Amino acid sequence: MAEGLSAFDNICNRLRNHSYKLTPQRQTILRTFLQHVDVHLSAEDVYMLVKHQYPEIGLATVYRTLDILADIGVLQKNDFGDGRSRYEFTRTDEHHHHHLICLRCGSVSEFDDDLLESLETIITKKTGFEVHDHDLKFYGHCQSCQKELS
Amino acid sequence: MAEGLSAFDNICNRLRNHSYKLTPQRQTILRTFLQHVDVHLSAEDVYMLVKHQYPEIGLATVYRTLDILADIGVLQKNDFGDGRSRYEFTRTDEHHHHHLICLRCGSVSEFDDDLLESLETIITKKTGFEVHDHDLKFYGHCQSCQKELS
DNA sequence: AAGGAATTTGCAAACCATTCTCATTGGCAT
DNA sequence: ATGCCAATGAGAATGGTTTGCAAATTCCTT
Ligand SMILES: [Mn+2]
Ligand SMILES: [Mn+2]
Ligand SMILES: [Zn+2]
Ligand SMILES: [Zn+2]
Repeated sequence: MAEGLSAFDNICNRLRNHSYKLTPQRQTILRTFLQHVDVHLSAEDVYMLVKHQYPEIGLATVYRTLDILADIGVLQKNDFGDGRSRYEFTRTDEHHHHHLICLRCGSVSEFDDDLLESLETIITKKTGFEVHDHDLKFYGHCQSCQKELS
Repeated sequence: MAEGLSAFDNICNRLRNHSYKLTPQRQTILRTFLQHVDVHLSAEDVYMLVKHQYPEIGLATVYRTLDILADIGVLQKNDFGDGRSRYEFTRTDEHHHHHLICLRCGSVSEFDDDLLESLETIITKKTGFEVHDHDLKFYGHCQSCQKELS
């Protein structure tokens, strides 16, 4: 990561390095994510947010851009089981975080933990399956729902 | 689990206890799963299999039955990211198993491990989120794909 | 055994997030 | 500035899943 480069510029370079053109649509979508860390945005969410700054944008372009940004590792694509994919900015620090999904209100919170790196090694040794990545979700009730249910 | 009761009869009782009617369609679907442990069947898979024994069955009925059986805990519904839900018989014996999904050929294998029960407790203590269940998937390359890629 | 209310079924149409088609626009290397 | 080709926007298409509805069936009550 070069000095004096904003996260924005850094990712723009990354796009160029992958020979993707730097269109205003892509820049706007990128800026939107930089303004929304810690949120899990759906394509529709992004579309709405971007439309304020760029009313002519098409939903298909949003989908295409999210795809690209996930492909080059800028975004992480999640499936929380609500029928749509949700994207978040990839954390710069490297260890994984897991998601806690409330079965009642659908809220998603996070939990940091890198315990699973060792489990990956165990699996590869035991089964021969070469693990590249993992995805861990917990389902249950968030604190506020616990209160309302009691 | 009462003596002398087959797994089939046992589940039929479970359906009755939840005041679901015991239709021949549901019985046929259930028998199909009892003949296909260790497989992850999609609704379409089940539809095809059941159609041999029960040609008049409708796809919607399959979906509705899978929903019910998952609801009463007989089946486990999985999402392996291939755009359709996949169901498997809920293991009667022990704990959770995790899925190893090959990014190249899409094959799904399994890994038994109950390490995560303790992690659930840790999460509840640390965050207050009341964990009921979890879902852990590993992505990578299966052994045969590793060979073909080298 | 028969009656009847409530479920369940099969079919087709609807749903809905995502992808695709294609004519037009625009980024960027030269 | 020029030209090639990727990228865009609009709308149509896709495909797994759900839903509306009339007819059939389960199963509880007599
Ligand atoms: Mn997250
Ligand atoms: Mn399994
Ligand atoms: Zn909640
Ligand atoms: Zn494979």
